[in-house]
Amino acid sequence: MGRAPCCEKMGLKRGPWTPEEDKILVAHIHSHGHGNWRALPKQAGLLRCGKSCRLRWINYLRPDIKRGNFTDEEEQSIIQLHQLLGNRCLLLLVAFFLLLLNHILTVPLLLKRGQSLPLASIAKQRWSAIAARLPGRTDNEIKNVWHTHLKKRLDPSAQEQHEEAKKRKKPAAAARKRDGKVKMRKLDALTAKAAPVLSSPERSVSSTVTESTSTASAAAEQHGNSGSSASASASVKEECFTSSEESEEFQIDESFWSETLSMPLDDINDVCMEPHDAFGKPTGAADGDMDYWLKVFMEGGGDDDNNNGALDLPQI
DNA sequence: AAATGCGTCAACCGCAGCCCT
DNA sequence: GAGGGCTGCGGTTGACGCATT
Repeated sequence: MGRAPCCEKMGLKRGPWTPEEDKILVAHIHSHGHGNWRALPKQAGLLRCGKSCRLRWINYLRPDIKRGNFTDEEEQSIIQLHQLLGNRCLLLLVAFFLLLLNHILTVPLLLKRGQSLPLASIAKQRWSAIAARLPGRTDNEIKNVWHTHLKKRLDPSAQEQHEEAKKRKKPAAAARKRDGKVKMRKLDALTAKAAPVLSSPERSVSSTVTESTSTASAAAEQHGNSGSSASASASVKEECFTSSEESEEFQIDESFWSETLSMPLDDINDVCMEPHDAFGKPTGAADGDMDYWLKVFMEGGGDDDNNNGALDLPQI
């Protein structure tokens, strides 16, 4: 399949966005929406490619973006979800196994109807799936946090090195690095100048958040402003990720397999015969396959008492 | 004060899937 | 069914800012 280059490099600007460009983009999207990203820069009079505009909007200019440091709850959610979603092979294996078990009778029906198995969508969409569960956070931001903070924290060897490095530095400096003020980077400041365009209250709040260590209450307030996120974070908090041993390796609990294998065929049929789609997914689930499969996976592995090593995941 | 090192994060790139014709 | 275009994703890069030497 031939594919046109992302954009004609000739004459298109790259690199950091200026406040003026931000203003233009925001104004255009507010008035016209973003039906076609590729055509948008032309319509808006921006010398950017559509991809760049989309990225800028999604990761930075969108009014519901929550800026500032991640709360502990958010970090725990990322860790937990990454453990689940990050292990593609395992996820594929489990999904496929469940597929065989629960829906073996309906797969032929599905194929007959011309539908494809949603395994590809299971294997992809990790950061975006995590971002979908953290309101106001973008996949790019989560990805950055993972690579800069959380991965190191979970990796014992890297953690040791990090700790040693921290010891070498002054404690106050080390603390500041991790939890200190939100950096008002140059571009951030520039964009803040363009804030009148971005009239969202959430944005104005987030851009004034300067202290994250004391944001437990602040974060709660912010969560409180958006109902779904409040409940999500609450559930995450309850199932707090506690020890590094638990997080070392994600393993499927034996009982999960035994339970799954011993599932009566009647139950299987119950699932299959529901007026859902061929996978037992509610036909109204318009949020994509990921949520459904995530749910299936979590329900399969996380609801018994002796799930040592198995993940305790927040309910979605 | 200047040089260096390191962490952070916005932005870019290429790929793959989906949709439309 | 094939082909082309668009969108969205994950991985990666490089500029920037701060701390340390």
